[in-house]
Amino acid sequence: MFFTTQLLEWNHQHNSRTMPWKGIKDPYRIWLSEIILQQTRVEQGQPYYERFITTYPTIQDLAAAPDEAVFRLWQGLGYYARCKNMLAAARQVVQSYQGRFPDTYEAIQSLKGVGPYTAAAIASFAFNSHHAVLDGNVFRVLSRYFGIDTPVDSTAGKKEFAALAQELLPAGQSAVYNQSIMDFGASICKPQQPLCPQCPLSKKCVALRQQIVALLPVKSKKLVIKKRYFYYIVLDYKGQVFIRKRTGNDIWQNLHEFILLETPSPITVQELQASSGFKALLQDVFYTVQGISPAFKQQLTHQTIHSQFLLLSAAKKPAITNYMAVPINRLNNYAFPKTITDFLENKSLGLF
DNA sequence: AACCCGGGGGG
DNA sequence: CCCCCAGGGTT
Repeated sequence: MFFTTQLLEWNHQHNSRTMPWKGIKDPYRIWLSEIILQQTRVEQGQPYYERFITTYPTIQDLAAAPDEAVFRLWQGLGYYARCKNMLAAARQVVQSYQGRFPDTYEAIQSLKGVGPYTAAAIASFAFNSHHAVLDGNVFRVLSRYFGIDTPVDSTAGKKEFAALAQELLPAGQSAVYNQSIMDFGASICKPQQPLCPQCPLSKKCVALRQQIVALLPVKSKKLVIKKRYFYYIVLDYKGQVFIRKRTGNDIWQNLHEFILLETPSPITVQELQASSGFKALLQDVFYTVQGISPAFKQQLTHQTIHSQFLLLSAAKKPAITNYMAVPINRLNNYAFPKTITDFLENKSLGLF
């Protein structure tokens, strides 16, 4: 088939994308790289990958690690459910598979945090198993080359593209082919300004012939961005501050935070102190205001979060439930969201 | 099927 | 400001 042969030929001639996990056969390293790279750019994920491999050279090392140490190593990478699931999967492999990474697509996908894409990637890269990968690159390349306008974020689209991708997969070459199509999508058939003039597939590309390259792939869902206002109370008592671990499935699950009050709209510090939530939390606390931080703004994919930190010093030991008192110089043992990390590292505020 | 989850980079 | 990124889990 023209598409497949041209793609493999392009890979043979031009591909020079080098990554530490490329071409290796160790399923642990492949799995780790794939988890880190979910919805994450290669340049952003690579340093994390290297730190994880250095810190946890084997899956046994990772499975035996304390949760908090792993979350701390993951800090800043985002999508923290990945970290939780990664730990669960490592322990799954050690306990249910005697530490030997499963070698079939079905068993691999049964691991926590491993879906269709990641299972196909591991199965093909590590075991040359006949499963086509379907990621953002593949959606883009196939939708353009074959001129398919089915929305890629629909169930019908996923089925259609998955079947096509599998059909194109050459026998016995799944590892190199899967690697090729993703590299090709990342370097030639890019989301913006694709390099059509030098594309080895341009001769038969439907989207190029119809001049709809920039319109593909089609996505149907529209993004709604919420605004949220966080007020963090940094309550200090004799060099210790109160933090807790976020639970549930909301943003920043399993990361830590200071005492938090959230409001639907921005308010002043005076209004905050007068609010019922503030009084309920700090009603029995005798404190003095030590400082007020500037407003921090963080733009996330689906929400904009404005945060402000209010530094309080307690005169007597506060009775705050659900939070733990941690010495300030021990805060670096805990994983925090980017906003709090930025706050803690901003020495110019003179807060600590 | 709809919705949720971070952070960074580029135009 | 927008979009995209080697997606997956929950409801």
